[in-house]
Amino acid sequence: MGMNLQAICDALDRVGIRPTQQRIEIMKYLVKHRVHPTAEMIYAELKQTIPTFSKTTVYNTLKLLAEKGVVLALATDEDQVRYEANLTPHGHFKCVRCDDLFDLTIADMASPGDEIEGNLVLEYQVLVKGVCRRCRTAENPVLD
Amino acid sequence: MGMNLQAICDALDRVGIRPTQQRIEIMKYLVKHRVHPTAEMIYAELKQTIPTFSKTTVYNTLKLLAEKGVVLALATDEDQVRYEANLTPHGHFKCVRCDDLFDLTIADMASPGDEIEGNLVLEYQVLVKGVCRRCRTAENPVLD
DNA sequence: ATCATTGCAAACACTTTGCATACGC
DNA sequence: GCGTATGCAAAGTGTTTGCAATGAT
Repeated sequence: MGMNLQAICDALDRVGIRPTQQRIEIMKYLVKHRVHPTAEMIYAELKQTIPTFSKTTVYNTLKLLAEKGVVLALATDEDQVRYEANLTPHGHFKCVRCDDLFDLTIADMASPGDEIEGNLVLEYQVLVKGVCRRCRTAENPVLD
Repeated sequence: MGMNLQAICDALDRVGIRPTQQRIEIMKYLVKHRVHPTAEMIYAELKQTIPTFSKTTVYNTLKLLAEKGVVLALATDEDQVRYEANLTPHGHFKCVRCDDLFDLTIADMASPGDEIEGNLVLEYQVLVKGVCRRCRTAENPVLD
């Protein structure tokens, strides 16, 4: 959870990714912003602080981090890929009305290393689509 | 499961979609081929029988069917969307080695209409990524 | 000096859209 | 005949790739 700079560098080192400034910035962003950002969102933000930051680097880095298992690429029904650094098992709820995507506690999720029907589990993702609490109760006339 | 022509037309009628020839062909394909095909796969196949079949129609029709809930658009980590006509609750396993995507029986899946933490469920998808039984046991030297 | 990383621009792949033709009630 | 469905070509969007410049050890 509270991943500091040292923890980030350690996580990268562990999988053989050199902790360059760009990579660290991307990791810091993911740890700080728990909204499951897209590559574009990360790029837009980081570009502000470091003007030379390129879209390519964001895409390539996220791909690399996901391959090495340092971050998770979420399977959603959207066209853009969403990423998160929170590796503890949990599900996601996607509101079809306000488009918000947030974490969900799901019971009995399989973990990496588990077996299901003889198949080896590496990743277990739960995506629930529906109408979120806020949109339901408020009828939320502002959104849509 | 065993959805015949009549059942397909009924399903379309129920949500106000006119059962045209193209739409029926796409539905028939989905009912018959349980491999969670992509739009391109469906197009490639149907183009053979009906040469005038267009990619646009396949894309538009699948989108329409998914919106009306007649078929399911699967949330995967792939760039292509996969579709299925099997609406009974189940999960999916995606083998990272052979890329096969197959059904999985998952216990305790929420159903449309259920509530989770106050949120209304419309769709509940489980995607398990890992190494499938076949690839594990055989070490499968052919694939990769 | 060497090898990895970065970043620009161009390429790519999947999907959507604009619009004209053809079809069904 | 009129509204909808179809299909072609073009546009759009998210992501990847080729390649030169830069940076680190």
